[in-house]
Amino acid sequence: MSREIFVQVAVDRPLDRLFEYRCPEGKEAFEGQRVRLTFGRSTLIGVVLGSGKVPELDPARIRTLEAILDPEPILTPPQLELLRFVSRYYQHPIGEVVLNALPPALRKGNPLPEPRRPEILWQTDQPEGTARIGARQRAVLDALALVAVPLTLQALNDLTGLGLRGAELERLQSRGWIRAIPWTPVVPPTPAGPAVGLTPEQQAAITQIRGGSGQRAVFLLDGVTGSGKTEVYLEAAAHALGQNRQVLILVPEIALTPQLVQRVSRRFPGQVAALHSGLAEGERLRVWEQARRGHHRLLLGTRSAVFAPLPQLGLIIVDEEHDPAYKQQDGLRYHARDLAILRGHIESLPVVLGSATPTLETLVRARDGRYQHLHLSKRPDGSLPPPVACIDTRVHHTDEGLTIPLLDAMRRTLEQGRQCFVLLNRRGFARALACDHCGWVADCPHCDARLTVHAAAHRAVCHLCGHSQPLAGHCPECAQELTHQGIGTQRLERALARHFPGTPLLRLDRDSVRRRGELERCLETIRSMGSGIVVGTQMLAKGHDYPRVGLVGIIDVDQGLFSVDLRAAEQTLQLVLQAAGRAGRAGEPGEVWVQTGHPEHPLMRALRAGDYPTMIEPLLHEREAAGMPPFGFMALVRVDAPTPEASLHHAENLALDLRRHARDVSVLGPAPAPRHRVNQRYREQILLLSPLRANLHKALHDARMHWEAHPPPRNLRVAIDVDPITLG
DNA sequence: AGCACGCCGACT
DNA sequence: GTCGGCGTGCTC
Repeated sequence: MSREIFVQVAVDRPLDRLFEYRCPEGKEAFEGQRVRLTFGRSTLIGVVLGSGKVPELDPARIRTLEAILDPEPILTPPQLELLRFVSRYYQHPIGEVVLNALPPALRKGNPLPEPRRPEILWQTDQPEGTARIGARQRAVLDALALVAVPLTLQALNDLTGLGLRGAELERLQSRGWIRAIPWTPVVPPTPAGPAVGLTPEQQAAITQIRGGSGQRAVFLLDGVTGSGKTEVYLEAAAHALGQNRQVLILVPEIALTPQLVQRVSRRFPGQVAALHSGLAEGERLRVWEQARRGHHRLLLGTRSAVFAPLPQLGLIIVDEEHDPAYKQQDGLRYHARDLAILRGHIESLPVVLGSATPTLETLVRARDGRYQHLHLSKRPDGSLPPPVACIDTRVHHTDEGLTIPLLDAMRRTLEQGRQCFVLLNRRGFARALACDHCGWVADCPHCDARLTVHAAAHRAVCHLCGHSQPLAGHCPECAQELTHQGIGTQRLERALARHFPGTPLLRLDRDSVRRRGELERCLETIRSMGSGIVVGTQMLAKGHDYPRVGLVGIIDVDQGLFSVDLRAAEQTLQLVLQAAGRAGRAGEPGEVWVQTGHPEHPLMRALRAGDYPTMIEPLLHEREAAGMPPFGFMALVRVDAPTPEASLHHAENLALDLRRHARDVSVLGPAPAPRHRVNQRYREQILLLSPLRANLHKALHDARMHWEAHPPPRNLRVAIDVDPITLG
């Protein structure tokens, strides 16, 4: 009988350990391969994370794997190292972490797709007799002649944006104007970058980043909107690609950055793929697999792409580093920017963090010299980001959220044929449905939240749990007529339509672009519509270059000024500055107006005063005094239960545990979570702070072990959020 | 988590 | 008499 081989397997269950299995006779499974196995009474997909000659368990109790699914490991050793770290650091079961890093199709056990069939490459000589061909065909020939190397259909489409089909190229071929040549495994050459037009600062940044290739280095690329961060990304990427390395670019949301995708594809035709959750399952699998096989050289993706398999990775870029979308807000609460940095460290490669408004964490590390700080202080066109002006809403009466000075400024901007962006961070029609007579307010039956009025749908909606009910006209208590209080984007849209009849008006928020593809279409409309008004939530502050914005108005920042949340102030500054970055172009300065009832608030003074580093100085002092990040480490433990009593009781026990295990860790709470009741469940939370990451980590780990050894009732949930981004 | 076992209430 | 409620125990 041949020798038995045992392996340790991770499965997609909230059990933070590995399970031992016997390999099928005559076969061997290796680390990073998927396997199919019976687990309890069900059949699951697992990933091999270890192999031992001698089983730890009584061999009689060890089951045999049903099948080994992959012919080779699909996760590389550095990827596995990253995933093991994630499991420990974020206190999350290893199996869930590892399976989470795979595309859904592979998680379900689908086979790896076959290697791509050899593609045809197209090339042109100097064809004769093409003087009278159509513009479309001309564009194809010009593109091929310009590049002077064979291109795939996809590369040609990246380059021309024509959306060509194979048949069209075959027609050109039959006329003898282009030639088809079989696929050769040659990495397409990277076209030379723009030799001119880069500012000295851009040149310096590119040189620095290139100099870091093959080393552990983190760069903060700190530049105002329009200062040309993208060119720096592209040239840094070109260098890595030229060294035959792969490049990973992370973006907060792919749908909001269609222009970045387009520019990257044009610069590196045929080498770029996008990876994000909006892709169909099969497509996502193919992109993942082609990246793993080294076929895709540059991968552009959202948060989860930080786990993508890139065997020859040479550079990671994190665009808009400050964006909270990089932090997963449920389940495995990882921060993709932090993991990008860790991955760069593990694989010894440079990581570039780009932002006009970096987080305090990143800025402090840059100041400490842990990151190299690259500044882009000037826009290539010489324009300056517009200053921020306040409109005091105590002086100027607001009607449906709008003041006369803002309306006047908008009118002037529209007369110049430019666009106005009006930002308001509240979806829906009105903040609340209330009775002026008796004070009754429509509350969510499941949450501690007011219902938001959605006039178009004739419903009152809870933005926490999604509960929705028909819009009542009269107060259930006193039968008086109800009024809509506070402003939402829908109400603002209606008010603006009244003030500016006949002016093109568009709304952009989660309600208006719910379906797939609608956001892209909406962004395209904005860019092509000429003069007009766009009303929206912060989504509007994020999308990239809009060419004609002359004015940005922010209707109400006051929630951000008085929020207890630790990052509220920082995020308010970021929002206003990002929004301000949309306004103005060379020779046509823009305007930014912020309506506030508190123009003397320190944050509002800071906004008017000057540059971002100056603005955040007081915030840094506050954080330092409180021992909060980036000067201390933080974790949040949240307990939720069906009754407030159970929630509090178990949270108190947990806090006792944590205090018992904590050394140099302050354990605050439990306290009711800011939204105590959500979805008919009651939430308590405990905040942990420590100047030493290791101490915080140990307290969490020990308490979790204790907790798992003495499990609470099943209807109770405990979630750990390491490095939380909000306390809510 | 997911699934089975197990022990108590209202149904043909 | 049994169908089914969810408490608790386990998964190599």
